[in-house]
Amino acid sequence: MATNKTQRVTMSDVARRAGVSRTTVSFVLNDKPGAAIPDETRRRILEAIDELGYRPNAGARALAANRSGWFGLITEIVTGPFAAEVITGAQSRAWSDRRFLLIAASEGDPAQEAAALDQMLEHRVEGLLYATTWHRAVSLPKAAREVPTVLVNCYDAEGELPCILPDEVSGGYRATRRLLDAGHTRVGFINLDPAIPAAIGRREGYERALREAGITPDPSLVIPGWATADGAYTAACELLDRPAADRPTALFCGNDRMAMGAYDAIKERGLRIPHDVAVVGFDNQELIAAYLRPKLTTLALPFEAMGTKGVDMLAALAAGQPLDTHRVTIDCPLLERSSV
Amino acid sequence: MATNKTQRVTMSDVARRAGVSRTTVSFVLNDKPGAAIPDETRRRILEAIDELGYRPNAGARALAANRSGWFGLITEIVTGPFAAEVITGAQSRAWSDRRFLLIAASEGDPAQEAAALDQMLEHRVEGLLYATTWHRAVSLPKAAREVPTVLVNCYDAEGELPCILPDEVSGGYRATRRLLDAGHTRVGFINLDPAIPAAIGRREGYERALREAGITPDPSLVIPGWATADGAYTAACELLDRPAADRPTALFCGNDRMAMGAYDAIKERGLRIPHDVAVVGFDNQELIAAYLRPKLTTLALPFEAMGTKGVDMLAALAAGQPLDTHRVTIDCPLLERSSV
DNA sequence: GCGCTTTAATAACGCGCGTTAGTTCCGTGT
DNA sequence: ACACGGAACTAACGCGCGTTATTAAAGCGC
Repeated sequence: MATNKTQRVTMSDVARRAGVSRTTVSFVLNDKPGAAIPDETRRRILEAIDELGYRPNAGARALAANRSGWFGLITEIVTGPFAAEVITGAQSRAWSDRRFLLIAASEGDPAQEAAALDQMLEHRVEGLLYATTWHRAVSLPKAAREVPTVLVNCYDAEGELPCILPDEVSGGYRATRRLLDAGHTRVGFINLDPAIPAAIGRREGYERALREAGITPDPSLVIPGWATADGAYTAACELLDRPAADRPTALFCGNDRMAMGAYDAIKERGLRIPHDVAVVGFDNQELIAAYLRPKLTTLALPFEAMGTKGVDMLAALAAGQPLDTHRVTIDCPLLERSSV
Repeated sequence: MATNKTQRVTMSDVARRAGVSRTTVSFVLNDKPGAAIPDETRRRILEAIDELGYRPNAGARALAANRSGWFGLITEIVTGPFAAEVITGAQSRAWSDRRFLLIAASEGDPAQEAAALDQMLEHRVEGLLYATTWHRAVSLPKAAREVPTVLVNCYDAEGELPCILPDEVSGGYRATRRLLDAGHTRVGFINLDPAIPAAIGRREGYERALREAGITPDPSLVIPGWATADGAYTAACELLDRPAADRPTALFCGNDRMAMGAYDAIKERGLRIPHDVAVVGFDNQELIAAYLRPKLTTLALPFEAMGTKGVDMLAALAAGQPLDTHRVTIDCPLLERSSV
């Protein structure tokens, strides 16, 4: 292929070949409303495009139209299932709209984050998606205000930016409800760090489900497992070693890794899952949930949907439309496996 | 922020503010060699840039300089640990070079793949990275020939395109060697589908290690596990049920999931890992390898390094430099855990 | 004072395209 | 015959920038 560094085909080439002006070519390419182009002319132009293998230059186009077509997506890490799902959702939604995603990872480093943001602004992104690995408050560099921004899985303390969050409350409710429906009345809850939004929301849902079922929540059944398998193991031991009449017959765990710890504690005591103790996890970490014995019933964080919705909102904002909801929550679906 | 749709700051604004011409500003921005700019002038310009909050327009820049700065990366799926690692590697290498990655997923659909490629060419990518989930032959759409292309984890049947592949042979060698070094002499090998490059290469390494140790490879110790845990379980049973004097004391498995199957077969027979039977996996699927009991010693596929190297090669190609090696192989490092 | 080189800066063109304001041509009505 | 309105097209400008050719000023030896 000697066509490497030679000049590429441009719109003028197409125009010349089709015997029309460049303007006309542009009109058919964007099928400009109000432009009357006879079929014959249109055909000739399309033919020329095909013969020459012409491809519009997206950059030049963006410059002339003052519309870059880019959205930026900043995540903390690219690796890891969470970010990947957000990317997948955002990506597919964006491409279907002929928009493109400029993806960057901050790796938790403010300097990298700032650099990424700079690059995005230089590329004139029309909107910015900012996603975190876990649900929490963030504060963005000032530069982010230059462009419509939507937060994914996080929110800003000032509450100025629109955000998309998992519905922790309904997640906690759904998990607990599932266990209640299975006949359990003493449901232990091994929670995450009680100070974080996920822990607070899920506990709220947990208690609501209990009350709805006519059960008064027993605070001593709620123990933080501090997000680790070991921590959850300890917490589970504490719950399972209560007097038999008082012992929970079901455990709702803050995440799947914690459920692993709970599994250990349960099995150690010769109890069976789900017969003696039922377990529900959170996060749906495929490689854990699907390989534990028995397979773990758990709630999925809707990362892909959050990515999709994020681009939705950005598209609206970029088009100058107002947002109907400033703070969107998305349900966490329950994935039934065999631990309940 | 009323600055939303108002005109952005341009280079001319900076020039006016600094009392110089636009050209001069451009010169200091790109610190053009050969341009003599007194410190005082430079300072005034930088000051103006700062005061106005000027950001160069990457698109316009690309148009004028005829250098888009983009590389394209096409993967099969964005989700999944493999793609994520390639992206991480490629991304960090690219950004450090002030280049950017336009990422797309084909989802295994040729139509999506073609569409992605089209978009990338319209964005005038200066190079293309094409990565697959598993090591195999591919054939790219013709359009890919319009731009320097490097294959990652795959190769084209015609052998025309440069490619980066995991060194399966040395991987197989290293795994086997590790087991031999631990004193084992009968090493079973539960291989992948024997027709694929990974299986072929690893077997070659496996046999070389044996021969080097003065052991004649016994073909009956090599059984395909067909890449599934169940298949590997069956294969392991077959190997472990041989007469004691003939039974392998070590198993090398084609991937970590297969190692899981092997674990089951071993434990079922009351044998202990690694005391009675040692196991080595492949792929280093964190969530499997790190959570099996005992933790699995395994080889990692060097996806991140492959991504990095890919951008390296593209950068060279885009700069018009010839490649020293058309076909690069990268070692698979051994991760020692507790199963040997 | 005069030519000459170096330093400091600029005017002007082009990258590939979208778009506005025209222009030309043709058919119709009177 | 003429004006007229629409259909079919085009010339020309500008998007924000890199770059080349050119100019103006300053320094220097004589």
